Amino acid sequence: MDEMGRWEPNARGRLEQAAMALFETRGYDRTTVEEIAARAGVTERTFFRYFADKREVLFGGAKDLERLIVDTIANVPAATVPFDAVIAAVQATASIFEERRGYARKRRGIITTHADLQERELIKLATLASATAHGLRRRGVAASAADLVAELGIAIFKNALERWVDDKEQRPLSRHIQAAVEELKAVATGTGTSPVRVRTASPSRRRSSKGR
Amino acid sequence: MDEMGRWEPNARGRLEQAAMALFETRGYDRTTVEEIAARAGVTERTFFRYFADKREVLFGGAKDLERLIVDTIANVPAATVPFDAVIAAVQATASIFEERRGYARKRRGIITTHADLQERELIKLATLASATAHGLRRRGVAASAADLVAELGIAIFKNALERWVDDKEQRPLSRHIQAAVEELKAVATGTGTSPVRVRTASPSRRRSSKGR
DNA sequence: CTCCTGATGTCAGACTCTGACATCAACCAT
DNA sequence: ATGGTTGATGTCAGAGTCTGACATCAGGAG
Repeated sequence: MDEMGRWEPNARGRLEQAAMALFETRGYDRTTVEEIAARAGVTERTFFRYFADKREVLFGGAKDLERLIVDTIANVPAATVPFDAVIAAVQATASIFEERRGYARKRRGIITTHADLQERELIKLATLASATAHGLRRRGVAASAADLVAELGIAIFKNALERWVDDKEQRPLSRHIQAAVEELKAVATGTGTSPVRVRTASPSRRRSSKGR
Repeated sequence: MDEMGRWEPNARGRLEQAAMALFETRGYDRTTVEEIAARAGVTERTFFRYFADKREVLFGGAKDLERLIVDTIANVPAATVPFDAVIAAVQATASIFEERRGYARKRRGIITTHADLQERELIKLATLASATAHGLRRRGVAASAADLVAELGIAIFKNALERWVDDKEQRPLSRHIQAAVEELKAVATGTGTSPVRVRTASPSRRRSSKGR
């Protein structure tokens, strides 16, 4: 019909699926690129034409995420405070994840068990932070503040995502983001969280200062 | 004599120095492990006995950093708020860097030009965050809050370190940390930084939608 | 029909990293 | 000292990742 090339279409997608499937069963490091390629019906060389390295096959979605974040920041009302702009961007990504909680969990399971993949995940997040900061600067936010707020956004994002995939009640991601934002505000102003203290201060007497 | 083994002592140190020197001149990816090992007077195999992989040779100091942070958090006054405990830990590391600004810059130059190394740097920082959060929890801070505050600490750390190595006036790192802390507080409460706005409010008219 | 293009395949090879086994000086116990 | 043990290193073979160069071949353009 339309896009019938000489080969099966969507080689990239097939590679991604093959990789996920194999990583799940054999584990990441006991899966060779050759195996992934074979399962997708191509050669190893072709794998490396679509993905810069073995890890990248799990991070195809990052591009979309970045676009969404940048767009959101660019279009937030002009009077918005930087922090809120970043939160808006984080919230904007929520729906992308919301739809695929199962996939997100599966993927996260693979990533958390392999340091290599965690590294890649972290740099993807750093890239998002960088794009966020850049977006803020383009709107007149001072460079140092932009960097810092962007980092904050990522911290919230990570934190909320973590809670969300583990949440047995399956509350929506947006709610977890909101919770993280509030906790951060409380914690940064010092108002919110109780003082650091020894857990039980011993069983018997423990009269005076019990906290704050 | 005293510690005369069969070979030159301090192979690890020699490998680290050889690596730094070669990375500086040839660049990280055009330097092979074999070259590093040869310059240090050992074999490639020995390199991999000291370092898990090629990148690790630049991150030997991370262990000390972690110890220092964990100790600081463990010994902070009981009435300290979590956020301040983390800041104290970050400040505690300042002296380590302060003494070797030159080395820090050199090393940072190498790292920032190679994605591989940035990934490793990020995961080291994440490890520090994790250790920090753990220390906080041992003192009775709720898990979610501990994670978030630790993450904040890392954000501040990164931000301050960045400003410090670039600071032409060479003001002390501790001062940059303090500045980052204050900026973060301001930004998180919304009080501090001016609203996001177009840099100059435009030359002429261009009022409503300026394009999605 | 011919040329060009794009997605693949084929091949060779550099480089990273690991497992298995060999060496040999220093140290220790007898 | 004699001999056994230990620990840091060397040697070797090989799997796996990733790259460059070149070959193929269907489909589209002219």
